[in-house]
Amino acid sequence: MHYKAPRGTKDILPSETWRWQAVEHKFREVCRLAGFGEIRTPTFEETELFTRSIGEVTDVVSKEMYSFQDRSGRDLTLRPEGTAPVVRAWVENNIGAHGLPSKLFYIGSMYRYERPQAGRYRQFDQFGLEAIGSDDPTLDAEVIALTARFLEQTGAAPFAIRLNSVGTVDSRTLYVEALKGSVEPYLQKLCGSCQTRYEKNPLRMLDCKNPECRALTENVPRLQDYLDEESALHFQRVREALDALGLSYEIDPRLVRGFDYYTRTAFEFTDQALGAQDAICGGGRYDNLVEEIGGPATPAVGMAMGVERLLTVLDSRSAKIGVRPHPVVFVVRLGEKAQVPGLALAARLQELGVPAEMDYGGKSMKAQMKRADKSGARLALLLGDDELASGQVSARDLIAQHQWRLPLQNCAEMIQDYLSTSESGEIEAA
RNA sequence: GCGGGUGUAGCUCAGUCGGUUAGAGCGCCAGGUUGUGGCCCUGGAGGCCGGGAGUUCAAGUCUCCUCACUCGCCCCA
Repeated sequence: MHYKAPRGTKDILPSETWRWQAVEHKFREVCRLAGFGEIRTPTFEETELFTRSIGEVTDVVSKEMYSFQDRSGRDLTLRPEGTAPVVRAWVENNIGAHGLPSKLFYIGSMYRYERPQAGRYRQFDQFGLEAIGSDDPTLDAEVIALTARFLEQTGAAPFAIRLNSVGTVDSRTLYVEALKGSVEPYLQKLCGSCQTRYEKNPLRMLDCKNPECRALTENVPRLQDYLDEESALHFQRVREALDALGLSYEIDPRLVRGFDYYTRTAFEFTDQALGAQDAICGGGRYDNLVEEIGGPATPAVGMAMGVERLLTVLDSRSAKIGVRPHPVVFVVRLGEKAQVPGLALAARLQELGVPAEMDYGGKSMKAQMKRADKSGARLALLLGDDELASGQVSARDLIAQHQWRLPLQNCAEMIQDYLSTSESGEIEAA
């Protein structure tokens, strides 16, 4: 075998695409009910859109982007995340003119050059929500509640919601100074990555999993104490809204998000089934991003969910979502003369909306019946010399195990009738 | 980018101290009555033993390199 799917990518085969379709369908439905409209943006964007919005020093920008020049020398990048492109499209198309906030959702593949691992791929898929144009805390709560509802309806529950506020840029700057000052005396005792974080991204020291670092940072100043009054009040309002909705969550003062553009509300939905990559989705507010990208100062809040991770969780729950496609009727053709009439019969059934299949290559009846059985079809329609001579078709209910004859003439219509009037439950009982 | 583990049939895996034609279960195909599925029985197809180099009379087996997968670190969905 010479060619393989590139590292970190994979084929999604018919045996599982139906599950993808099912969760996509459910996500669209939940979004529709809440007034979110689908937006589809290009797979690649100008590189600068991402370097500016996500932050130059973040891992994603500094070492994970699929960047290239096109034949005209334009610097382009396969999108590593969905928010910046949506905001760009929002500004470019003046979507806000239709009234604020603009409530948008997207479904699409993202690309990051990372070491593949459980729940982490170089091409992966996200469902995302973006609500642009309001800083109303109930909007934050709605985004979180919508996400929770979607996860519940797909069967992903139970999951944990972690919540925090990272404040405004100003309050965060103050806090980072205080944090660094507090940590400085025992900087040498921290793990190697925390020493790097101290320089590059001090907030992430709070999120370190190393127990020793945890202990050392135990009594460090709390971000919440440095929140400006407005952010603190906003955070409280978000919590009150979530409480009123009956959503349980856990305040995690150490929760920090990886992209620079986040402000105030930050949240994550996690599940233990995912191992090290335990976040199903993450999100929060990004009140400065629209302006940074060149639009008017506009607050916004959003969420992004990893579809592969969601499916992993659903697997671990044995969640029942969607139905694996299978024929309802299987046409068994016996002999040369039955080939075309059998094809026509299957075609007629398909036209009527009845999933119908056949076997090919003139196999034995036994082989065809086996295939019919395995296909999950409920009915087998037998068409051979006898039937052609008498103008009749033999129908066999593979579940109820009874067989009868019906005229070939309007066979498809009668079968459709039979299927709609007899519930499968009754058949199984009979 | 850094560490550990694993690569044998479509799938899940055996394969002894290095030794002759590389195995099982499931799946697939065909048969066991001539036109009737599930259970059972018989037979068959299907392997560059991930790839490359080396050691050896001899490598699926030992060594090195490489690629992929996998678990973790970093980070993130």
